[in-house]
Amino acid sequence: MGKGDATREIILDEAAGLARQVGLGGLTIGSLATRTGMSKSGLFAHFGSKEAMQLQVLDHETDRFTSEVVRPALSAPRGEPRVRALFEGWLAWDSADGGCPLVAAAFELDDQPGPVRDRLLHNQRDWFDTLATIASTGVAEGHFRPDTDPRQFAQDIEGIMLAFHVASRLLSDPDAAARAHRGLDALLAAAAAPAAP
Amino acid sequence: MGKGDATREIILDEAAGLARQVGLGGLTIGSLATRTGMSKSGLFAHFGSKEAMQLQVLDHETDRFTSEVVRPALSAPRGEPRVRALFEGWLAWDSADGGCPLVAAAFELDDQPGPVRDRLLHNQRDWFDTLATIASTGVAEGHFRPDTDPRQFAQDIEGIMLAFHVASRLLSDPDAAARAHRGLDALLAAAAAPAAP
DNA sequence: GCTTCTGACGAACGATCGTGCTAAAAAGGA
DNA sequence: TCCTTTTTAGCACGATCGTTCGTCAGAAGC
Repeated sequence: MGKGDATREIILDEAAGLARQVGLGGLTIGSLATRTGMSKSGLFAHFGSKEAMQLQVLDHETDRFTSEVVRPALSAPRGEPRVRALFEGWLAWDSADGGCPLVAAAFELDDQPGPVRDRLLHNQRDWFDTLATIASTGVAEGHFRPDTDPRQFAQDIEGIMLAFHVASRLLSDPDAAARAHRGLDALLAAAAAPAAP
Repeated sequence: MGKGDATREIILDEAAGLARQVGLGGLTIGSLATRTGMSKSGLFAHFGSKEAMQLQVLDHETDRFTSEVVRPALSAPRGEPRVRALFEGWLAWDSADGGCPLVAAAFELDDQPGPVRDRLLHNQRDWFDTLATIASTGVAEGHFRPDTDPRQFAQDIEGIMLAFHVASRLLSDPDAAARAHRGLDALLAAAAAPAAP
């Protein structure tokens, strides 16, 4: 990794932190340059355009999300434990400062067509598929009833996560996490295969 | 209502439409002036500052939300029918172009301190209370089990709404609404009071 | 040693940002 | 109708936006 790649990584880290506060659209070359102690033009040269920078920030955060949340969860035992691991990982991830940047981007870009939205859409589809796949793994393991709809499960669990996000981050509700856990328990209980007698 | 108030109403309508696309922070006096066919300074004079304008846009949309979603639902019979009415009303409201602007604002401002966030926080607390109140009304009516936690119910139902928002608006999933309905059914079934024998 | 390439900088560009100030136009009550 | 108040436009301001360009120190290759 050359010097260029190293500083670009630093820039992306800083950019992600800034984007978590002001959104991807609120990212500014000038403020980012000040933050990193670089000149505007020196920083700009790394990307060539603001849009290219936004795309790289998006990819950067998606990679981080994959390695910090998704991959660890996939090393948990298949079925219900894996669902719980993913859920816990996500809660921790969203509780870090600024919250999940991808969630913020999803609500920011839902009505702004363009390459950035396209990229995010692709990532979010992958995420939704991951949720559904983990759910259907639970069925295959015999943890969940055979008629469980994986995509229904995916949308339900995502709802619990999103409600936690707003309850904890905006409303500062100290019970948000407890309720999220209770929501997940209810979801798992409803999907649970009847105990073999 | 004098002429000033009338045009200010027009401006706020237009501003809300724009904010649904680009967010409250993305609102711009210049673009708003172009949209309404006014001069920048003429438009600006109605508000005195950009922040004051954002606050009025927020109030404007909150009022609209109250009269288009909350109030109609409150005229439905108490208990479960009222929950369903509120839910249906919200789904329709969020399916209009741009989606629910308050949801977008909630995710945009969760990390941006200031008067605008404070106002939004206040509104969102009211909304959460409304959800909880309607839930506890269901308990009082005997539709829901006595041990139903109204605030748990509120966070759960909000999760279903938020998951619908992203599934339908970003992912363009045609099954989003159907899953939201199934999610609500499951929630209501879990809370339902056991039928009197 | 000299050359070449890379990474960063400073200055400047036109455009647009939010915000004043002043004057004209419009509205409304007498 | 006249007069006052309200509403709008015009113009200008400093700041900042994204972007381009020429330059230059230092690392790398020969």
